Amino acid sequence: MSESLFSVETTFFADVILPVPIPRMFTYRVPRNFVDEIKIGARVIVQFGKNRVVTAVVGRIHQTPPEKYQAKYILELLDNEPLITQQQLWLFDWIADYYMCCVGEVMNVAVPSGLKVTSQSRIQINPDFDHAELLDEQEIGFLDILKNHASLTYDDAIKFVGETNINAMIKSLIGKHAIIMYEEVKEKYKPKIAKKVRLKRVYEGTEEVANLIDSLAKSAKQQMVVLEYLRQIPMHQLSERNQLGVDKALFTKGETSDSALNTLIERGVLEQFEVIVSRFSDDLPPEPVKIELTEAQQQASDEILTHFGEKDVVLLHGITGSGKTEIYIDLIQKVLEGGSQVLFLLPEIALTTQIVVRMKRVFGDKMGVYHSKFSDNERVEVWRGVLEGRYQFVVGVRSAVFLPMDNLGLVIIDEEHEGSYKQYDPAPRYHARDVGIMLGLKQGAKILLGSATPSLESYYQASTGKYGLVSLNQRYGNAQLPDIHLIDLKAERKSKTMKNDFSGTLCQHIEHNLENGEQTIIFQNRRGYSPYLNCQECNWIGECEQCAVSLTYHLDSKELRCHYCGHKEEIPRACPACGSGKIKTVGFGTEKLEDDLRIMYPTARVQRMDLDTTRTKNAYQTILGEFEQGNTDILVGTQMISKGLDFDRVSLVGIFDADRMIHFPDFRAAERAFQMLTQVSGRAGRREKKGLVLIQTNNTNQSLLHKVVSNDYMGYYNEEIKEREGYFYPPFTRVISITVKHEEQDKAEKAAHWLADKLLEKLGKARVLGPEKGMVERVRNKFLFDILLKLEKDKLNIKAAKIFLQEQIDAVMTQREFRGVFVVVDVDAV
DNA sequence: AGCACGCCGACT
DNA sequence: GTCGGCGTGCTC
Repeated sequence: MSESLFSVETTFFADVILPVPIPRMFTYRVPRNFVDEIKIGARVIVQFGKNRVVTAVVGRIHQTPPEKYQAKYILELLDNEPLITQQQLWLFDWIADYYMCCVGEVMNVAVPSGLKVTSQSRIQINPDFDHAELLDEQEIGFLDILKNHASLTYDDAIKFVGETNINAMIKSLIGKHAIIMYEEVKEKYKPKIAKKVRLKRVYEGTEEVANLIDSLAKSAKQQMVVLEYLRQIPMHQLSERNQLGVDKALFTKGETSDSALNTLIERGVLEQFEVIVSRFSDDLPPEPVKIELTEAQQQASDEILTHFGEKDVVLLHGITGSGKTEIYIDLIQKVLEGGSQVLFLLPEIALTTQIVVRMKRVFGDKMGVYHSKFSDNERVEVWRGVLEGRYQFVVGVRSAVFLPMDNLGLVIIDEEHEGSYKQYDPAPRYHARDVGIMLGLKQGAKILLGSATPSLESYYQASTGKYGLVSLNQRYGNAQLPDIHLIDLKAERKSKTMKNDFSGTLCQHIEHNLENGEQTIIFQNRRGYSPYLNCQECNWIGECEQCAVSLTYHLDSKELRCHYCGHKEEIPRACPACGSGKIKTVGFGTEKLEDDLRIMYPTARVQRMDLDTTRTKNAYQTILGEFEQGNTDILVGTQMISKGLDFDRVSLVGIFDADRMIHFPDFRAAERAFQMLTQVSGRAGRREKKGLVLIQTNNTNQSLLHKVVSNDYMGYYNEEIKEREGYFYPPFTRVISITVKHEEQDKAEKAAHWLADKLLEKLGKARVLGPEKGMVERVRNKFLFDILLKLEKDKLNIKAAKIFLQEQIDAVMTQREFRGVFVVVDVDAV
């Protein structure tokens, strides 16, 4: 800020974004020594409240002193260059506005926590203190300890004193001015350090090395280390490459010994040094791959480019296995060559699969990967990499929309229909597809949405001509679409051919597959063993204490679990209500199917993949790896298995509980069911061989199922879009879901009614649904009431409606009688 | 969201 | 009489 040179007397203020859910910025004073360096988007450290020190981001710099209060000084400036670009700040505001939350909340999820500083209280002796007579025995003892340390953390102090509660003593000491407490602030991010060794410079010549080896003749181990070193760095390149050194770890295993290496270091033959390395090892050297598109792919690609000539967004509707990835890669290459950045979004689960490996091979270290299972440090490296221009291209999950890209040429959102692009908890409840589109539009980039089963929203936009539409109806290579059959469970029950929950038809095909060494996928979108336990005598059902839902029986972990709050309890041996031992499981989840399969086919290798078996970082890959290698015959899984995996030997897919998906009480049930069934079916028979899909149902007459069977997306779409239009649901309206919570049912209900009445008054009956009891009445001991707003996009000023809604929510919360009521707003709820 | 201040019950 | 329960209100 060079103006300061001309206006030495001017005081500058910075409005900063704090990581708190308060809907405004806070004004701090810029100390004179930062005036020249401070920039919008830089991080600063400020004191917030009495004893809190937090990282904030500068949102505005100005010269207007606040009228009503004295601004505090910024304590520290962390960046000389903005860490958050202008583009991002704009996006943060847009998200806060659109999704009705605070900018601070957006910042909180956007910025990796590794870029926030942590503060820790430290205790230090007051050097000016000379009133020892004021202290009691314990305090004198503590002060003695403190004399021997520059400072202590709270935890250290507890250890030294040997008591768990030292609050009182600390307070007393502060009161007597014997000690000082202060906040120590430090960056969380730690670069990864590699320990390396290299030959001292004097040995870099050929002759010198030869002499060195000779001189080590008596100590075989040391000689071996040097010879190993020379194997890594050939003699003739020694002088150029020696300075780069070799990983020290290389010598600690195998033939060479650590101690011999250390001796050589001590003797001054080798020297040890440290370098900062990337956490992303480039074990896959980029090989410039020329992507060969098939005729169909080439045509689709051309069409996409033509559409981009006049439209910003294009929807690529490509059936499963049509080879969308190649089209993406080709397009990405073109955009990168043009010097622009590319952002590629994928749902979480798809990111763990082959597609990333494939892209990494093509793009090498130009490509960054942003994943939620990455550690903080790893995320910081990707963030910095983007900022510094090392990554022109990022493949990532929904939160990758927050990366500091400001020169986007293309945003690709693959599997755009995926519900997991929507974040629910915590706020901001954003949809990464929509944020991605906004982000792209703002930067003048083109946006490509891809899916085999586009969301109604996107397809509607395409059908009205707002988005360009490109269809790929052919499977890649010789692959054929699978045959899909419905299995009539009613008929099978009548003819007594069911084995547990498996139809006889499905069993026959599984057996056939086992005999032929082909693989089977069993899909059941419900985890656990059974959704509840039921006493045969008194009809008792195991329920969660805190939520109004039954507890799911988990065989694996031998416990009952609540899928809403995570509560766990032991499995009762006898009925807790009547003492009867006749408790049975009702319904089935993935665990039961797995268990049944093991019993029915003892020699088959059965694996299960659901949330419970993929908790750890690599579990997902391990299970898939086993399956890919052919070490698994039958894979049982939830929707996790429906994404982006293609395996050659899967010739059969069995689908359970399709009916439950279709009849879920929610206006998106049909859409979700169609997408899920189609996606899962797509796992069958990828190359050469035609696959078979068997869908078990109690009602073979359901029109949606027939659309799945005949792979009739258009038929399904036309039917569903009529429904949506008739009942004023998206894409014809925007939906805002409002949940009112309170421990007391009565209070929650009254507050919900109060709010709904206000909304009704203003918006009219057709636009306000509810309040209704939550689908689950009580979660974590709070009663829930739902209100749904349906706001037309064309006839209504949605912005104004949102402002009105916020005002009314504030009004509810500030009312005495509704004290403690909590309201959650979810814009574009899915 | 934190965090301190503040006003009522069970303990040395 | 004190510790400490969590209700309420503020944070530049």
